[in-house]
Amino acid sequence: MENRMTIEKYIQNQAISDIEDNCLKSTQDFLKLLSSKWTINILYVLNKNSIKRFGELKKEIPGITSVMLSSTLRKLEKFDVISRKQFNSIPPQVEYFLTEKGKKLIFIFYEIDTWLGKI
Amino acid sequence: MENRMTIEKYIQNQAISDIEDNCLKSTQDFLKLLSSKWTINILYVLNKNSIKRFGELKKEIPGITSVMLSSTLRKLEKFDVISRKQFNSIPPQVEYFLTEKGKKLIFIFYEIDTWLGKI
DNA sequence: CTGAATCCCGAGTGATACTG
DNA sequence: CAGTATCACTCGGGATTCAG
Repeated sequence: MENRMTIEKYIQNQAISDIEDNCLKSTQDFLKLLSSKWTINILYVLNKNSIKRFGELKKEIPGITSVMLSSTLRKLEKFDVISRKQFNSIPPQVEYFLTEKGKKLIFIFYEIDTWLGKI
Repeated sequence: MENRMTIEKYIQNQAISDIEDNCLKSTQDFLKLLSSKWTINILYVLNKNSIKRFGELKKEIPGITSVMLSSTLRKLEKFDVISRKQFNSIPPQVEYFLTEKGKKLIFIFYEIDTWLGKI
């Protein structure tokens, strides 16, 4: 068990630190990323397959463009949800996969879908 | 214990239903609402005070306009996060408060802030 | 093959004025 | 008091083109 704040304490203090602009903003940024158009699709594919190349992701997510795939992947990388492994070959090859932290994200989606009454 | 899908089953099936457009969209819409600019502030105030009038919310959330407060409150009401009680008096009086479902939302924020390493 | 650069449109957000 | 109507602006998202 980590030494983190208990839920009871969190309920009392909720957003006391969260309400400070910077801290609040990081939660919002993260939620915005999760809600952005292609994020769930990407996480779904990576959760199913563990490792995928850029082109494979593009093929398995109908409608996505290179621009959106690339930019969404970079944002997910910034939050340490996914990781990138680049092979300096020609043609170039890049592999994407969920980090350990990223795999834990599914618990959050589980809670959200439960809250929404979907499951 | 509800008769809902277990987390193990969810991990296997994750987004199998979620990936269907309508179902996916409702999760995205909800996350978008949570990530929108004033939502956390509103939930914070209502979580602290249980009942607040429109004008009180406006006073306690610096910078928010009537337009944004009103539209955010209506979206939160649609998702059954908050509830509205209107008194047909002059001048008009409207009270907002968290629903039972809304109170459970704090668990999700708790999980998210934990995931982000904030707490 | 894996993106970056550019341009464009619509949605989210905001300022102001107005009403029952 | 509790909003709505309207207009303006910014930014996310998409189409296209191009490069290492």
